[in-house]
Amino acid sequence: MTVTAYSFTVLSLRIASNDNTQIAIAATVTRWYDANARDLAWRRPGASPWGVLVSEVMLQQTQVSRVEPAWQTWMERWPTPAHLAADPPGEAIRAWDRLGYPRRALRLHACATAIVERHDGEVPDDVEALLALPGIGTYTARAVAAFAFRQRHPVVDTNVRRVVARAVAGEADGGANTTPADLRAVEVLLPEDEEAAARASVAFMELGAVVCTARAPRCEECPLTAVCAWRLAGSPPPDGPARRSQRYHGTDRYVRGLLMAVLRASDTPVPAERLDAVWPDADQRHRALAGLLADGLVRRREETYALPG
DNA sequence: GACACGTGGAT
DNA sequence: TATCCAAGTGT
Repeated sequence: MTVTAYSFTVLSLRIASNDNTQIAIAATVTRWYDANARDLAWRRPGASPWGVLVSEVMLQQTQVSRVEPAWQTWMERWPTPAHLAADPPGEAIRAWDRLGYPRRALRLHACATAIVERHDGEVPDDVEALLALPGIGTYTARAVAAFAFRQRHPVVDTNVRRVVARAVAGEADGGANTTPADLRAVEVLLPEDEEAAARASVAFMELGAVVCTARAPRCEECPLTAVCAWRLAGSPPPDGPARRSQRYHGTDRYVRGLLMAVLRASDTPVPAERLDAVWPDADQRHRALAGLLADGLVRRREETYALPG
């Protein structure tokens, strides 16, 4: 049998996880979380697995402050997957309002439908089944399994990548996407006990969200300040290439947003001319509309357009 | 693996 | 005002 570099890495991580400092990290952050956690509706004891799932989808690339009211409204209207599945997908898109990335709303509706069809209306409690649902990827599947069902899984989002990159690896930032190595690196930090691991997972995320932030970390408030490898190395700046800055104004995404806003606001199909009025560049407008049609976010009927019924 | 995909809070 | 970037997923 060949001993690969990968198995060396895993072995050294296993050894590292037995190190006192490594073990102390989860306990320390969890203790900090117990004293400092924000009171978010989807974290309360009464929150259902469906509520947790909805919150995780809404939180994808979207700030907590914008999600809170949207989640409340959504859960009152569609308290279970069956409630959502019973309404047309266009209603989910309309209710999504300005949360952004409306494909998430369409997929959440498809997700509810799949839960009703494949799981008797109950959110599944295993990562494999969750991963098979529309709009549920590496992060969200594990987040739901951990936070709704109190299981032990590495829950790795941008916050956790950053916290671990800094505290453990001594780097300024985590990668742009979660890799299998990231999952492994976080997994070895988790306590063996399932409930304790689930609590450590929220705690890591919370620390990254409110203290170990991307722009101006509040290291004075950080429970890991004494052991943080990045801090101990003098907080070196990021070394890799700077990520490309994303423009929005005037992009296809922007035009898609303009078109969707018109369609959301209308209870009746919208004539093509009304859409023509939102943006002067006809080429770009057509490209945006074609994309929306291809994505299933918009339906055409003759010369009118509407959200999918 | 890079890229597309919305919208707005924070600085 | 401009720029960063926010609990990612799917292609």
